[in-house]
Amino acid sequence: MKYDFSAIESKWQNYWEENETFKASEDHAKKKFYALVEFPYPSGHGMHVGHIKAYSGLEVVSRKRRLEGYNVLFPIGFDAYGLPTENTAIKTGVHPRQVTDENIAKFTNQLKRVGFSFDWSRVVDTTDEKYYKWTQWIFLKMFENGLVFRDKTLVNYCPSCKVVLSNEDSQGGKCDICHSEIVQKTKEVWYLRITQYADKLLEGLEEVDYLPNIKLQQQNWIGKSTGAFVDFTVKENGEKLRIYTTRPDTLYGVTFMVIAPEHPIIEKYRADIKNIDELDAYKAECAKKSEFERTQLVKDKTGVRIDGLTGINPITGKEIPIYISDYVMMGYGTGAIMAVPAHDTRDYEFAKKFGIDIIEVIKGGDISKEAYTGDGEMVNSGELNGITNKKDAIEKMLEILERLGCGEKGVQYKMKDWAFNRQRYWGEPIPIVHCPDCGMVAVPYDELPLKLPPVEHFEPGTDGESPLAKIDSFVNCKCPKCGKDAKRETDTMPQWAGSSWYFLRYCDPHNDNEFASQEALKYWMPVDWYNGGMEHVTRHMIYSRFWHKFLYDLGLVPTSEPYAKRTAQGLILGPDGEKMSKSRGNVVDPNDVVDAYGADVLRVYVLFMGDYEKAAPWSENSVKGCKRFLDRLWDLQDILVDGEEYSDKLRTLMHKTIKKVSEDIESLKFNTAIAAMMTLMNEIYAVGSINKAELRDLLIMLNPFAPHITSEMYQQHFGGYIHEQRWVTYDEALCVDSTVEIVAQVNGKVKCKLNVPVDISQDDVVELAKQDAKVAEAIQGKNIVKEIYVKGRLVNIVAK
RNA sequence: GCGGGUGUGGCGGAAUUGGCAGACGCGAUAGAUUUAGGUUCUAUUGGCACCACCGUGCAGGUUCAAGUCCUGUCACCCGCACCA
Repeated sequence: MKYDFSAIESKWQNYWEENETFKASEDHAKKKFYALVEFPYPSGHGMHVGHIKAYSGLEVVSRKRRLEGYNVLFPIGFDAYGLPTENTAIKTGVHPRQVTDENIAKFTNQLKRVGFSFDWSRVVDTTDEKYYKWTQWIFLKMFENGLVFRDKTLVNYCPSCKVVLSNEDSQGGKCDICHSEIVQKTKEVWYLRITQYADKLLEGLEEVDYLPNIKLQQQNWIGKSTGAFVDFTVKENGEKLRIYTTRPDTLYGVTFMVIAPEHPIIEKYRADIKNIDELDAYKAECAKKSEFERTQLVKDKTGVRIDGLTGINPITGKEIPIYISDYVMMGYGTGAIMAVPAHDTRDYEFAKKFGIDIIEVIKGGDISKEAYTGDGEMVNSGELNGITNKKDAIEKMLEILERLGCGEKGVQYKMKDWAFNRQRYWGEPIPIVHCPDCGMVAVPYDELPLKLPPVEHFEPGTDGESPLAKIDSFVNCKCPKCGKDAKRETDTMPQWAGSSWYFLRYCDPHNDNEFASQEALKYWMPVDWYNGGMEHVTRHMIYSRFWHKFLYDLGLVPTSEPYAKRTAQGLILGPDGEKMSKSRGNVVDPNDVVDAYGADVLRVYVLFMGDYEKAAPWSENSVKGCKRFLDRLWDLQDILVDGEEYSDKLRTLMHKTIKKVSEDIESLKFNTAIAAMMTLMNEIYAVGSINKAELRDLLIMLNPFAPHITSEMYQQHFGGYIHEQRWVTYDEALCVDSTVEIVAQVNGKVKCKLNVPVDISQDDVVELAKQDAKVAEAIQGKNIVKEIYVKGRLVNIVAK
């Protein structure tokens, strides 16, 4: 009988749904396992197969854990705030609420058709007021604790989306959403003081089990550097001009200074600067350059000397010129640097172009040709002369600076504070009221959620203000503190907000009194294993770790880190080997695969197609191979015989396969786990029969990958439910064959293969090898220099 | 530029970490079943002048033995990017 996948798959999907088979238990006495996958953004196009791959990894682990007796929490939800939905609303006039609901329904349907074992009773939706009430609540806690502030700065502004973007959302000078050119604009925006947690975020990495490259990316993102702040004096007015450097040891080699074009000292001493027109012109030119141009055109250094301000090196007392140049950024350090052309490539280029002195202070390079950035003996450096070690030189200089009172040790981070607002409708309203007397006042906790009001038009205002600004009934309110007329903040939170704590809500998703009960958090946290895309390992993960650590400091969560372990899956590329995208037209819809081959085939294929952590192109033909595999599994019923124990012919292979599959699942090597089961099946067909004991265990091994077909076959032949069974075990001793095939080599060249008992001695096996005609021929007339025997592998006879 | 990673058949990819390179799957070839196509089954499938020899991006080296270790080099991918 042919396997009717569509009937059987829907039978089991209905069964699981009706019986809530995968609902996590609230029995906190059981050992728990919390598996987390990144919840999707429900876009209008539905899911593509990449989502399926992303969830299938921990899906397999979760199903295995349940069979191992764990109480598993494997939840799913929707990160539903965001621009695409809002843009759809603008285009079609349909309210984002409705668009979101439709998209969530579509995604839910797709997920259920694949048979994922999510706990559907815990679905969260970040746009649900019962959810965002707590997003706002956490924001207010941060506000209360001084982690929220407003500041006027240059921001990245997308003229097309009419929205301010964070640096992260505007990489390469292009808007992440619509890909238009970003322009710089001055705006007052909201910030979260994430930099206050920079060290904690860095230190926390030591206690978690993330893939090494994920840790590294987070470290680079935080970008901690240690160095020194040094005060240079401006000769003309005595002003202290503070710089940051990681190389205080090179202070004697400073021959000029450079400040960012936006540096405030220029405005302050405008009147004293003789070439102010020239500086203004340069500044205007820089402002015109996009971030992209400014960072891409690295080669050519530009700048203008400030005529009227002269620096004094605090160590040497020497007078040095000060330049403005856009290779110094206002946003990092102090916006001013000391330039040491002999030992910094950028300063070197600048000095060459402007004909500035280059003084060697570290021996080892040829500074007439290029900057020398290596180590060496200090020269021309007063007290530092003779020191050969960079670390010692820095120590010594720090000592001197402190003695002179003109500098101190300093730390800098690349990470900036988190611009935390969007001038948009479809986001969590920021629960703050602006009172003319009291300033910024928090909306009282008992008024949360501050609901997103209904609007007619979703377009942003012409100056980029949120559509909420047009709703008088929302904007006009009373100050919660003094009761006078006040105005509500009309910006909303960025999309990252809702995803910064969703893993906590899953622990207790229907709680109306707290974001989650302490009891539930204590039991479920931390997430034991978090899997998702590489693209989220910096922004999303760092933001959510920050929120979590903040809540930890308030004593509201039980662990300092939210995720004990983090892995990442590779992309699925289109059949053409290119990244899947709607514009390329190479997107594969999981529904099509389920219709044509079944959910089990889709699940097996996405895990079999290659290394789980690497990108691999979709191949329709290979899908068929997986279909064949499952059809052959079904056909095993035709050669099924009775048997309570493994048969002699399959015993070792059964044990080996169980071992392989058990281990491979834990290290995300699903492709080789499936290959091992395919090998087993090939052997079963070669043997010609399978007994019930063997079938039973094969079904259990394969169940996490292909739950529908294995549930059905289990029920038919053994009665009852496979998900109520226990994971299969193996005996290490039985994984070894009693005889093994080993290779006999002469001088490293394979001559023949021998079947020998596993525990044969070296002498015996060498003797056996020598009896072989080819081996004998190869060693004839030669001296045997060495005989090597690697147990169970090979014999190598070295003859000369 | 800096950091990380990857290079293995026609394709996706394996290789107990130094021990038979190419597991498993796709594709291909031949045959069987079929009116035909599809499905299924059987056999073969790294190259070649086929008992030999050559083969893991390229060039060297260490070793009885190298995809794996060392030195140099090239290509591609992903982060970060004038971070002082």
